[in-house]
Amino acid sequence: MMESILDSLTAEKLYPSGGTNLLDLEELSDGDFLTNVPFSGEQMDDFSSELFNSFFDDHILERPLLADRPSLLHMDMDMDMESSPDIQAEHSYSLSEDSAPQSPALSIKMDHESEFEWSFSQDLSAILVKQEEPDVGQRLDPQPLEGPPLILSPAPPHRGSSWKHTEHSQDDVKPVAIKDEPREFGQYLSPPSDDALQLPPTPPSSNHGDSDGSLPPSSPHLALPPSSPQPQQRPGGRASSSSSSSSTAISSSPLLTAPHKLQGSGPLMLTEEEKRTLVAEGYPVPNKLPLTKSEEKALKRVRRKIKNKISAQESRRKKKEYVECLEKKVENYTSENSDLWRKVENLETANRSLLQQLQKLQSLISGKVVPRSCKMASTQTGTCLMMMAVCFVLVLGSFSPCLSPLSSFLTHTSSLSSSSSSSQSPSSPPVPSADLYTTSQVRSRSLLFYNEGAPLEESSVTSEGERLQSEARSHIQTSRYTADAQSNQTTGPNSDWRETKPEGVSEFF
DNA sequence: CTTGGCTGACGTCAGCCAAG
DNA sequence: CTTGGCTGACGTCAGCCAAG
Repeated sequence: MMESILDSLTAEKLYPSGGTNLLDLEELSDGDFLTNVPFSGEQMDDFSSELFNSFFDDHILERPLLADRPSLLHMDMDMDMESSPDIQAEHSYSLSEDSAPQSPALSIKMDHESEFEWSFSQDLSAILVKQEEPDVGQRLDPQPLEGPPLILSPAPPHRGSSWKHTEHSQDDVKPVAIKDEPREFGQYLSPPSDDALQLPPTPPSSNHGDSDGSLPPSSPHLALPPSSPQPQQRPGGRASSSSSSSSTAISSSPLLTAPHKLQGSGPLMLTEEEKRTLVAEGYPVPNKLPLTKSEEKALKRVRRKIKNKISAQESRRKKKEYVECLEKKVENYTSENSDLWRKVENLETANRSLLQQLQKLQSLISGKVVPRSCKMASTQTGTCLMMMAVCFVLVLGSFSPCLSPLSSFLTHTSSLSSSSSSSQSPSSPPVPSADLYTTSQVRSRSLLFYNEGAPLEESSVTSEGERLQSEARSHIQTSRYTADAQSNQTTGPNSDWRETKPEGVSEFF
């Protein structure tokens, strides 16, 4: 696993594709693939930084970048796009694709502040939550104190189920999870806002100087220990799934009372959760609004606890999403890495075949040199023999006048041949013609051919071979992009070289 | 069947941090 | 300064699963 991850990371570095390019690479032709690499570098930086930022930093800063790279949507980042920026800024696990669970938490905030409308518009999950909220409100019924357990029980079971759903199939299930959770969260917020469960604001109580609300005034016995276990058991609603359904129907009170409803005077309507927690902690449940100091402290403590519970749930959810997102990325990068490796292998194969062809061509070229030399040798010997014969005839002719016409003819022909080969001596006397023949003409012909041919040929072979190799490299580089068409490549370059090589060789002749 | 390990989820606490 | 959100750490519980 680690290796794959590392591979993916390396691949990412090697072929920085950026979120945008990830998918594009797949579509790119091989040529495009490599050519795009340089460009992707910048994107890569942005992307990587963005990635990390998205995970750990405020998203607000990242948004512009995201906007620039729409393709990121295809990636996990799409979540980020969807998720509300502001909220995410607060969360360390901003990745959260959908803020389904977030939405609930947000909804809580919404009660107190109208700021939160922002992100929801774009967030489907939020929409879902909103839709569900009405349900919550409907459910909201000021229930008896015993109701609280019911409240909690429903929530916990929902959570459990919802979480699991989200894990298995995020996209499809998330809504479900949202639905369940919204109930809980919606309870916190929606009710307070809509339902006037709470009474008018109450001034802070001044009676009790309870130093620490930590100690339950009324029933210290319950104290903290009991509180903690009980909550768990409620959440244990997990266990009490049965109760959850019934309880949900029965109890639908919000988890937290609106702050403003805790002020002023009059009857105090606490949420079932608050009441239940107060009882669990051993605190008395206040009914009237002017709260005593101890009551206020206890209520504060309880409320803080409840909020913390919600926050913890949210935090866990985000963390889970974050991890899932990372896993997704790892998976994507792994697949991308494998694809890249496949391409590399193809390119290497193509390169190998091209080199082989180059070697073949080189061998062919060097092979040509040998036959020529042989030819030249044979022609040279023939020429020599002919020269000897001519000399012999000339010598004989000088001694026998009857043969003079023949000798003159021979000299004439020789002069003609010499003149044809070398225009320098168009009119050369018969005798000197022999010198010409022996020295300049014949030798020049053969030697010229040989010297220019063989030596130059060899040198040309080496230099040309190097040149061709370099050309081949460049050619490979330029053509490597079409790795898939390696077969075509292998044949293509071949023909090219065959065409070019003769030209190069002909230059020397 | 029981038992024990593992895992996921939860609630709580404490601490950090930013906003007011 | 206080307040409240967020999160890591801790302990707990429930469910699953393999081993006996």
